[in-house]
Amino acid sequence: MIININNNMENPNTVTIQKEWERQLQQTGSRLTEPRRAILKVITESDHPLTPIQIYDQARQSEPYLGLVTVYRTIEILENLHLIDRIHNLGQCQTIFRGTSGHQHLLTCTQCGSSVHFEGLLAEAQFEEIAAFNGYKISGHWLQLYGLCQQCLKEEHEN
Amino acid sequence: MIININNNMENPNTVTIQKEWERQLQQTGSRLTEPRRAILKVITESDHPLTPIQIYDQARQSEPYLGLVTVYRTIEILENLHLIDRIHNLGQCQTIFRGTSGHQHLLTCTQCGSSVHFEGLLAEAQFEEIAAFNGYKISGHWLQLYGLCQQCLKEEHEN
DNA sequence: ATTATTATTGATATTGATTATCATTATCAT
DNA sequence: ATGATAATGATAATCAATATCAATAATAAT
Ligand SMILES: [Mn+2]
Ligand SMILES: [Mn+2]
Ligand SMILES: [Zn+2]
Ligand SMILES: [Zn+2]
Repeated sequence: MIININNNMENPNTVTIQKEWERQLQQTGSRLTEPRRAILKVITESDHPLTPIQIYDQARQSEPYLGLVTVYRTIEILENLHLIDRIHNLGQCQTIFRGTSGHQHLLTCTQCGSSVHFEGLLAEAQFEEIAAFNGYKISGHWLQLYGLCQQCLKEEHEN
Repeated sequence: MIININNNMENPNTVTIQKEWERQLQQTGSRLTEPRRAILKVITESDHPLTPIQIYDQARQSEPYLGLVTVYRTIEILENLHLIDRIHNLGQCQTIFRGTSGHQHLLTCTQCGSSVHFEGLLAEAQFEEIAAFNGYKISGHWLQLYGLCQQCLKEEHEN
């Protein structure tokens, strides 16, 4: 089953989400400030991923003296609380690996970085279905698996 | 079926891969230079994803006067030829989106950026299997779907 | 309510990666 | 060999992200 969990800007309980985030901030020892409220508002009300600069520009409309540094600091806190995700954009990030012919994905060791390509994923068909269910026409996907390679598993076992 | 397509450093046809890349460079109008050969050698022989700086440092061992700019330019060419992939590292890239509770993935519109979370992917179980087949113990994965949202599909149709 | 403690803020400076510029050099078709 | 020009690398510029620190604001204690 495929479930759509999205809450978008028109959703009336957006305000509840912000209040919930504020509660979590306080409960974990962070102080509740106007700059932070402005940042939370922007993030909780957006239905797109935003760059720190975009968050900064939007939040300054209600909090003109906001500093960009505060945006970075707030993002870090929200990430530690698992309230936000960091999204990868196509064409960003700069780690280069030789490709293979055809359509493949990568399995990478988080310890030593060694990587292998694989293909033959059965899920590809389901991607279409998920997109269609949400009204999207799919054009591509991004998949990477992370883990420990045989070598690193062995070394970990020895210690 | 899951097929491992990896060619690593010990693989004797690594040299063939570099020759093949050189052939493609020439065939598409690029000149074959010593700095480029040194860069190709590093990338084709590596079994990890490398940053531009890492490629630069390794390639300077055989090509001491190599400039970092040339590394960036060569990467761009190789990317256009689809000979390399740009790999995302965990914790890099800075586009922020509110998360949801639980384990979900994101479907994003490449036109307007609007995004929805989904869960219930059937493939998750297969990830373990793929990793095990390659001798890896999986610890996580990264999946994003890209496409056009309903709104952008409609607008595209109108033009 | 007042005060004390200290987390938070934002101005400023710094770092570090990526891109732009341009005179010099090397490749390759002729 | 020669010439046209693609490619190179030194240098400078840009831009995001991080570090520093005195001033400020939020919270707990009184
Ligand atoms: Mn795929
Ligand atoms: Mn998943
Ligand atoms: Zn490893
Ligand atoms: Zn759209």
